[in-house]
Amino acid sequence: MDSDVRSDVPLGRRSPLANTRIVVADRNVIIRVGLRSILERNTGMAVVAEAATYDAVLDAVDEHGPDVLIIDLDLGDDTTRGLKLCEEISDRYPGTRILVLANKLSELIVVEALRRGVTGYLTKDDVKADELSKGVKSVQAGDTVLGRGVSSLVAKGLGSTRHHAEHLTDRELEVIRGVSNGLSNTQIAAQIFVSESTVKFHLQNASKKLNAHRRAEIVHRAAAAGLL
Amino acid sequence: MDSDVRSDVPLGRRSPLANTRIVVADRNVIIRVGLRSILERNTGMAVVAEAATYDAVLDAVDEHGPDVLIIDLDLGDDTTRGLKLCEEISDRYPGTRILVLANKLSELIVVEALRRGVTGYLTKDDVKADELSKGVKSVQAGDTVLGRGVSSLVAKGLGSTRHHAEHLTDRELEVIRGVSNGLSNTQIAAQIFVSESTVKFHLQNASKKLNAHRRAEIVHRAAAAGLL
DNA sequence: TAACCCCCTAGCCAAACGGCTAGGTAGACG
DNA sequence: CGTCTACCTAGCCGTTTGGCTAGGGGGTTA
Repeated sequence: MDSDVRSDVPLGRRSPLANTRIVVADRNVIIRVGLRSILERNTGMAVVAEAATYDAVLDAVDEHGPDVLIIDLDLGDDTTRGLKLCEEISDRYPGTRILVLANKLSELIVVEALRRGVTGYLTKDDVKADELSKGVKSVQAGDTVLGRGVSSLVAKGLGSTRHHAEHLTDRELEVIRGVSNGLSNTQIAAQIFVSESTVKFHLQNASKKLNAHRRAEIVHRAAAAGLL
Repeated sequence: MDSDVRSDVPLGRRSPLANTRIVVADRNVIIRVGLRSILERNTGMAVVAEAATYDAVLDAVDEHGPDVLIIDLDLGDDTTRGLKLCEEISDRYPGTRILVLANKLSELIVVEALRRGVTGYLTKDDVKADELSKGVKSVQAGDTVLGRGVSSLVAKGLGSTRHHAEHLTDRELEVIRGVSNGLSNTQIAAQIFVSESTVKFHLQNASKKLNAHRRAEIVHRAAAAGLL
């Protein structure tokens, strides 16, 4: 991890002239540099700051008040934190549009993100260089941008589950982590100091939320959603 | 997917003068651009071609005979293919050193890769910009470069399992995929036209190889290794 | 206050799993 | 030729699941 990263960005480079001022948040240097490189081919766009941690994102947005924040929600061990961050930013800085750039497509995350004020969701592997720039512009204009496959997924996600999407509770996640480590219900129960019944209860709930019927499937879906 | 990508690389740019001629292979444009940008800060290094598919890698190496190939083994649905590719390249082009740049750390993959002539293994998220350039130089010099955490893992992997590391067979993977989709043994058996006993047999073997004791754990480990 | 949600617990029963032993075939490699 | 590996099948038995119904307590919000 490269601590906080903002040292990469000389303050003199804040480009108040640019039409589109961007903050890039990703734990990965290569991605950050790549994004900067691609976006700045485009005149009028400037990456005014980079961030590699949740805290750094807040600082950067606070300091630069960018037009667009491009962020990978997964900046630490806890993807949930990325979601909270989006909510906070879209509340406190309504002028900053948020474009999520994810590693993988996860129904859970997409739906949750959109609910928290995110206006775009692209997948790193699926995006072409020009689509990226176009996407940023659209997002800045207030349009919702959804990458290949994302849109259908959202439709499905919002349609299938009435009202609010499935959000796994802390306890449920805790249990699922136990399961993914090959523990039996009894062992998980001992680990988190509850009865076996409770463990089964949480698993049943998680099953319904993830639309799974077996613990192995739960693990698969949770892993695919980046929840482990 | 941006088809084949080599269009990004004007042929005039083949830099026969560079000390280090590099081919970059990654399905992700942003990563490719980022790598190019980081590496070419360094005088003497030139990215002579980019590739986004397994076939394109072969073509590029064949055409440019680079000093170093930087590759993410996961260019398609099948990581195993990346491993085969490494073997082929290190056999046919001994002058080209291979540096693997992986998304995640997987004991299985690391060990297999080293066995197939790879001389470096770094993790995208853990690498700093300068480490990358240094790594490339070391690899070119013939040194083995292992990123944070990789080395200990390799020691463990090579030490713990006598001789050859655990390689899941095709059948085993097939069964595991069924498991990860929440199928019962009976269902998997029906799907691949074998008896339930056989499914159990494959799972038992996979368990031993992955050092897991429950199907949920198998799924977790396989997912973490990028095998799903 | 009622309506929710999250958390916790209990018991039941059929089905599925894990771990084992003990076989068999076909192809590859030396 | 024997040896290896991947693959396939059978049966046994105790344990663990999945799915269900039916409760209670504490917190938040309308």
